[in-house]
Order: sequence, then structure tokens, then C-alpha cells
Amino acid sequence: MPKEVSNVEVNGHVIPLSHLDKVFWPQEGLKKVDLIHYYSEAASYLIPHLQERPLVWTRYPDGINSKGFYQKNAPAHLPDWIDTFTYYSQESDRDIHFILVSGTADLVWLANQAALEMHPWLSRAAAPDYPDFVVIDLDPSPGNTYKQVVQVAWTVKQVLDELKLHSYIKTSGAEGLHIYIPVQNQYDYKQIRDFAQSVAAAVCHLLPELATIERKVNKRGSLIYVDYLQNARGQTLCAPYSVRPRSGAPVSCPLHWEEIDLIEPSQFTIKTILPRLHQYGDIFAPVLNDRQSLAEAQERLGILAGMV
DNA sequence: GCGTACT
DNA sequence: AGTACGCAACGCCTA
DNA sequence: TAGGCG
Repeated sequence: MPKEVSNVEVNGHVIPLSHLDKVFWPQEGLKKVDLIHYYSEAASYLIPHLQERPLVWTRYPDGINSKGFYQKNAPAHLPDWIDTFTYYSQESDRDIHFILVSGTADLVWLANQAALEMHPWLSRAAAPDYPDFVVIDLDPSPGNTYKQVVQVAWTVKQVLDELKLHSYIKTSGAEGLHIYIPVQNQYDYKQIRDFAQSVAAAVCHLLPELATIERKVNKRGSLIYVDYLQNARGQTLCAPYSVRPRSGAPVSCPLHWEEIDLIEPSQFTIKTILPRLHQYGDIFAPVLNDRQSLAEAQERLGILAGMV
């Protein structure tokens, strides 16, 4: 394929676009240009969820059936108008320069780098040790149906309702569902994780035939994994509206709770989600400002745990 | 996807 | 000039 | 402390 480069100007930044006709999703014939177009159109909905958060991204320069890779350190050729956040990694004794997405141009540049998945931290660069949400990741085992995942999700909601906490749900973009509980950013990762563990354990106690917090795959059987361990610094969950490297080009799609019974996760793709977005707007926006206290819930969970 | 480091 | 390579470790839990 | 996990 000849390398043809065309320039596009976004918010005053000239971005060279290359390999636009390269096929990224062979089954559907979706090309790199479709990816760039999607992120460009979804930018205003996605950016609030990426803003100020150190970003881990995955890239698939030769399409989803070829080898992809994670990236967190900004490459040397990063344009100088994209912000970074320097974080010292004790393990590898070096600084990591995380990208901080702040505008549409950033996303277009990333898409041209063949970035598919956007994995923002749960905490912001200004307070890296204090997450803004608790997350619960419902991860089905092979053989689980979407309906079963939905049943577990409703039980998570029931537990959180009893704790008087608002929760928000989205598809993972694959088979699972992600539940977010936005909190005041005054709890550290350990507190957040302990809380998530209590919720996950309560759910598994209510649904012993369907859900587990067992992390070892071979001991999980055919139960749905209620993963609370993503509540740790540097751990990542794909952002709302992030593309996934799977056939069909699905995206992680925020839902109204009542919708989870009515949809199939695979119906939300880079080709189908935009009209929904334009019609309903970002229904995940409350996750960014519904800052809840965990004090009462922690107390009630403590009592609950004592009873079990 | 692209810059760098080898041959 | 062509090609190979890197591009992510990290935190957590269990044994 | 090593190994598995995501």
C-alpha cells in the first residue's frame, strides 16, 4: 500500500494522516479512516472522561487480527501541543510521560497512530492517589450468557441501592459490563478497593451459582468474575466510548439501567453509536460530578459483613 | 505507525 | 536501502 | 517469594 499522507487541520493543529485505506477490521471492511472519523465525531463526548487522566492506550497498526501493543510512555515524536504528565516509576527507575488528552486534535492524532483503546486512570494527574470512582467489572467466563451478566449487574445495583449510592453502567465493548460509583476524591486506592471488595463479596453471596470473586481462571469455573481489583493505581478500564479491538468494531457504551435488559452489547459500534450519542448526549456525564461520600455505606457494609 | 538501530 | 525492533509494566492476591 | 491475573 503506498503511503499517502494528507493533512487535516483540527483546532489550529495540522495533523498528518497516513494509510487511511488500510483495513483494520477485515470482516466488516472497516478502515483506518473509519476509526479516525469515529474518534473525531465522538471526541466531545469522550474527552471529558479522558481529560486530566494519565492515559494508557493500545495500538493495532496492522488491524485487529495482527499484533497490537500497549503504550503508556509518550513517543519521541509526540507533537508539542499534546500535554503529558510525568510520573516516576519506582520499579523501572524512570519517568513515564503519560499523555493527557485535552482536545479533539489529540484524539485525531492518537487515532492516526492506530490507537484503538483508551484506558484512563481512575484518578486525575492532580491527585494521582485519589480515584474519582469505584469500579466493578463484570467479566463473564466462556459459556456465560449476556443475560446472566445482566442478572449479576442488577444484583450489584440492588446492593448499591441499599447503600444509598448512585451507580452508572456501561458495556465493556466486549461481553461484560462496567459499573461506576463516583465518589468524592478523598479516598485512596486501598479504601476504594476494600469497599469494592465488600460490594463484590455481597453480590457473590447473593448469587453463589452465578458470580465469584475468585481470580484464578481455572478455579472460576463457569461463573461470572466480579472484578474489584481494577481499583488500583495504574490499573486501567477502557473508557466510555472507547473502541475495542474485536470484530464488528464495538465500543464501550454507557446505558440507562433499564436498557441493560433490552440491548446486546455488540449493537454499539463505531458505525452505529453516533446517532445515539447525538440524540441522548453523554449519559455517563454524571460519573464526573456526582461525588458521593462512602462514609455511611462503609459503615453499613461493615455491619453487613459482620452478619454473613 | 513510526523512529531508530542494525546490516 | 532494506529490515528488525520497541512500543507495559503494576499492583494485587494466593500458595 | 514466585506465579497468576487483568
